[in-house]
Amino acid sequence: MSNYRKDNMLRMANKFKALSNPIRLRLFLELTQCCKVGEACDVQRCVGELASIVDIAPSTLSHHLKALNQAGLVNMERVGKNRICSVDVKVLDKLSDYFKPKLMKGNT
Amino acid sequence: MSNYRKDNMLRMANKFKALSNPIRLRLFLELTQCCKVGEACDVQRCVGELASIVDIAPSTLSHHLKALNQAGLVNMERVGKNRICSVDVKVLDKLSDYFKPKLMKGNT
DNA sequence: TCTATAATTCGACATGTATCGAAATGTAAT
DNA sequence: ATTACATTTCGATACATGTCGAATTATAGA
Repeated sequence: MSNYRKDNMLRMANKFKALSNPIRLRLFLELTQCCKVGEACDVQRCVGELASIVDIAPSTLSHHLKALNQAGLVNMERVGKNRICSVDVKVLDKLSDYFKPKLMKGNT
Repeated sequence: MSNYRKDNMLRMANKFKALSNPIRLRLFLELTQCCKVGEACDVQRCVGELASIVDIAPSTLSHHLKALNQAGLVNMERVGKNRICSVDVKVLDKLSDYFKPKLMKGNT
């Protein structure tokens, strides 16, 4: 297994780790299940809005969002007093494509 | 969030947890990156064969395969002295589809 | 500048996970 | 039945994760 593929595998394992916690997955879905046909996702939620959909302490929420951010799944940007979270459509594409059958070298 | 969707979310979180460990992800990929164009995956590897691609104790490997199996990602079947592992193509489809943009109720 | 609001970091604790070697189980061949 | 082989279960240990409340940082408004 090449170093490139191994590195990519480790990055993907990290993304799956971020999505393996029910609360983090719930947050991620909140930020993605939003699209209209033919349009890109553009859901934006500040941390406080996300807090209202999961029943945990603010500090715990903060940890989870940081984990999602560090895994490269969720973007965060300060706007005034708030921090706005969003998910890039490319992230969804990359995850989806990862599970499409891969071709072995030499196959037609 | 409906109970059905919540249950499904928890099942998916479990699958991602199984894939979040580099060794388990490596094993899963070994069982899936096999397809030829237009054909279903039909890779089968016994535990001993899988052992040769990851550098861990047999007992640890056994734990990891059990985790993949219990998450519904890998099938295991005894054949003689061996246990044969394989991945159903439907599993890949389900994972892939999970990240395709979802439509909100009422969207066209 | 002081206060209120939004969110994060810190410190502590309980629980969960990965790992190993040793012992046990299941199967096939002698 | 005994032995060899393939794999799993058990028991122990080290490390990672999820959680909270308290303290801290950052920003906006009075």
